[in-house]
Amino acid sequence: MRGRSGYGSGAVLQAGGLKRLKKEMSSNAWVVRDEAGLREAVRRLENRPILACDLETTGLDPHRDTVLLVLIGDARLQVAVDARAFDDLRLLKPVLEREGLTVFHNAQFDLKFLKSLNLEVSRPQDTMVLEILLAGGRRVGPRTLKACCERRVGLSLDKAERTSFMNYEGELTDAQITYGLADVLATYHLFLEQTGAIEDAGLGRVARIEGAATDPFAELEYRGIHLDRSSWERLLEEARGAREATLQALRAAVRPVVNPDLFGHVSVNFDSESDLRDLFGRLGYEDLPDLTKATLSRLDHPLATALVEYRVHQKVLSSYGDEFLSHIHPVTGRLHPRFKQLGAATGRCSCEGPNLQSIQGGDRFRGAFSAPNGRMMVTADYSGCELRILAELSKDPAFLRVFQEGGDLHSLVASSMFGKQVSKTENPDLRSRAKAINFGLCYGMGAAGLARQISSSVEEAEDLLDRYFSEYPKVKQWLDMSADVAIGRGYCETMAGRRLYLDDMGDPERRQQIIRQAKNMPIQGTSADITKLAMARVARALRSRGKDAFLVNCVHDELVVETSESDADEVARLVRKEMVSAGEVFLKEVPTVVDVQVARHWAK
DNA sequence: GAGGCACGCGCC
DNA sequence: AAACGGCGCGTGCCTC
Repeated sequence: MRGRSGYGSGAVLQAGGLKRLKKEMSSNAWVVRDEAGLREAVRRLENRPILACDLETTGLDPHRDTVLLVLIGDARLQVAVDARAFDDLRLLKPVLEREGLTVFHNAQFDLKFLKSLNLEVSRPQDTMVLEILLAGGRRVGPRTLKACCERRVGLSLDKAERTSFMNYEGELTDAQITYGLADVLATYHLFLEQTGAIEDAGLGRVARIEGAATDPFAELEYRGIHLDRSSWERLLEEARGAREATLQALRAAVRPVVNPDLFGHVSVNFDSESDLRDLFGRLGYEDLPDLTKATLSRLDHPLATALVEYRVHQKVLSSYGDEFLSHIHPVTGRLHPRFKQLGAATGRCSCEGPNLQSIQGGDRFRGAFSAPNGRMMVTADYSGCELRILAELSKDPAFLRVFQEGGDLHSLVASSMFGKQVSKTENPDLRSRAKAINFGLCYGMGAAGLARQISSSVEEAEDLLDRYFSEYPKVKQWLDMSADVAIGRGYCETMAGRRLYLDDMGDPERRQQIIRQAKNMPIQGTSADITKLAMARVARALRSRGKDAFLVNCVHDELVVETSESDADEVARLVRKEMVSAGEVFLKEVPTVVDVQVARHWAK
């Protein structure tokens, strides 16, 4: 084979690194620059059970930057494919689509670039994700490949060469290839170390779920979502007008206590907490606990009223203004936020740049996320997901019955608590109280929190909780047991076995916080287990049926899929079916209900 | 000028 | 008497 190389200089593998790696690399590294070489490499790699893979690219953007090197191998053989020497890399398909695992560090990055080359990976695994799973919320240090290898393999990597790839156009140097191959070997050995630890911690099941969800997350980022810029800008214009009007009201409200400047203007920064505290002080409100909407609403003063309204518009303008629109990609014309697969310690993903998980509800803003011409959006969400999980976990017979009966959950709970007919129209106050408890319980709420939430006295709130728990005693038992067990063993876990290790107890306040986390995490985290499994199943189903459809957003218990118009109804059925099946993997005694909408826009 | 904090608030 | 879980992001304000 051509391109045999002897990279044994040790420039990359520092003292203290594994001599084994150095030896492996010096004798088994191959550079592939032509079709014959690639065919031979593929022949030798396509049956390997575990391969590590790493890409070197000219930058971070798969829609603008290019792949320089595809490096792939295991302890016995490593191949460096000079990507620019090939018109396309379809010859690699048998390797990437083989039965075995293909391991990356930060797989989303590499998978996106592989997508830009029309390559898919059948069974990716991600050592960065596994490292976060193993950490289970503990602060064990950075998750870079270098840091993970130092912690787990006792191997030290020199990352100095990394920046050389940025905007690189010349012939690849030996140093660059050696660097890439060292990363592949490091990833491979890191994965082997992690595998044992994953089994020891009972994390195998959740690791498989995460592995299956990795490509859907990469797809989500790569495809992006379309935003109708002109209708978005209309919303901003409305907000600008409304903010100006409320500013007039604000200035009028403070005029009695503020000296206008030389030009008769009132110069107060209504975004400044200290300015506002000063103003409220002059108006006789000295010791406000905070300046939140809830506190201001109780004041019944023109300044407070106007401030609450001002903030509504200011929030829109600051959240969705120029910075937001600057994220529209110049090449694709779409938003490509980053989805951090394990962004939250509970197992949820998070989203940034911009955050598509905090777009205001309702059609006003979400309606601007439209499908391009000839396409449709399917919006699907799990109905009452966390409460169903609480029912399943607690096995409370009455609570289970509420879900098995179907109908409006909060009304049913309110009816059984208060012994009265309750619906969205009959006794709606009782319904909203039941609703506050339902949600609050998932957060480990106590009587004080409930009292605050529904603006009642603490006694009243205690009474409500007593009623609730006498109706659903095993719910309380489970919540208390969950906290006790978690504190006893130092971690809590989801139904899939995902773990969150709890800090050592500090002061009583901190202890209470940990107890609330221990009650909440199994619920929130199991919801994440379900949604990630659903993402994997939905993506697989869409692909296997050859649908021109893909995920464009994930909002914790909600998936949004863009599809060709002609397939919309079939895709909607498919999305529902796969989401329900994912839910039923965990929810055995409670039905899984998924609401699906088909529209031109992101719905709800 | 960058970085970190507190605050407030959008979502689930 | 009693401060409900998980995020990202904009603003002001402080420090270096």
